[in-house]
Amino acid sequence: MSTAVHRPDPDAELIGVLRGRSLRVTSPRLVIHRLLRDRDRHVTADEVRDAVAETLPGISLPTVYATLELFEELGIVRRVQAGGGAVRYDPRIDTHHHTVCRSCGRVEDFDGSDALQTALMDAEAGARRDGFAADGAAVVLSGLCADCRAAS
Amino acid sequence: MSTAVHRPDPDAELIGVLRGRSLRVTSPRLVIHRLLRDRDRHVTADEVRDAVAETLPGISLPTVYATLELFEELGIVRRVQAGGGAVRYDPRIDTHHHTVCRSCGRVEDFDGSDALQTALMDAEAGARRDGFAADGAAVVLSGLCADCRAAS
DNA sequence: ATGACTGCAAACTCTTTGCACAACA
DNA sequence: TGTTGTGCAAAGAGTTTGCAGTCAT
Repeated sequence: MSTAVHRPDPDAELIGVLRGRSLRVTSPRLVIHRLLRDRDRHVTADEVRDAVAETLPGISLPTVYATLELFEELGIVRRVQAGGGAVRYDPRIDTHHHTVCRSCGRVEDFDGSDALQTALMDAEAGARRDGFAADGAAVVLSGLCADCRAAS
Repeated sequence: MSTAVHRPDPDAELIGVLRGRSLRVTSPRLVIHRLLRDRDRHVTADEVRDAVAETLPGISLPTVYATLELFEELGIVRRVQAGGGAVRYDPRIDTHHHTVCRSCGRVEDFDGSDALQTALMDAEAGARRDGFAADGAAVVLSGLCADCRAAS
């Protein structure tokens, strides 16, 4: 039971990636990384700031943005542009899509069917044939969430 | 040859719709409507303002936004949220999607396959089953446009 | 010690709001 | 004439930038 690595320390994981790129291991990076793992839900920069401020009271929004941008480059989060409000950062890396409520702005995950996935890959291939080097497809369903529909 | 309506006057069309809702026929509405017909391409509010300013020098951005919002309600344009920049207003009402260049922000149309359309409708139906009243599906392919790829 | 990273403040872009005047019906 | 729509100015949300100081290496 000594070299148990069944559930690797997420910090250690991040530290490895940062070291591998000669980037510095700093408190904001560690704390934000933990937050993303704990929430496992797309969050806005503001939400990250508020949540992280409990641990690092001095955290600044520019640092949050810089860190999330870095994490995006590292493949730790994905930017999600859904609806008109703030950009979301999604710790779910696997292929999935989003619903956005036209009324309250709420954004939820939604897993596409295999057929959708195939059709999107075909669409990317088609775009490439036209000279556009597609590297990602995002689907956003808009409408009314259950709560807003009940309230109206 | 008197009652020729083969190519109905777009102004007359808009005027009819406005009258039908007891809305007023004003210069900004007519001129912006014409612009959208002429361009037949998704435009930003800023682009509309610049283009319309040639005809109506005093046009204001709030009026442009108000008019585009009205046109959206009337089903004349569709809001397109693609990439990080400004919202686009698309005079193409029929179902189609968009590519957005990660480098220059350029947005282009792209027609999905029937398979994609079917898969999206299935996705909407699935979301409805989960309580989300989906009424639209938008696909955005991100990547590098031909120009930006050539330049890199 | 050195340079990357942070925090602060300020700027910037896009969009909306409040209010008085103009103009459509 | 009575509103509806417009223009102006200003505010607002979200994000980025510049710079001085701090801290990981």
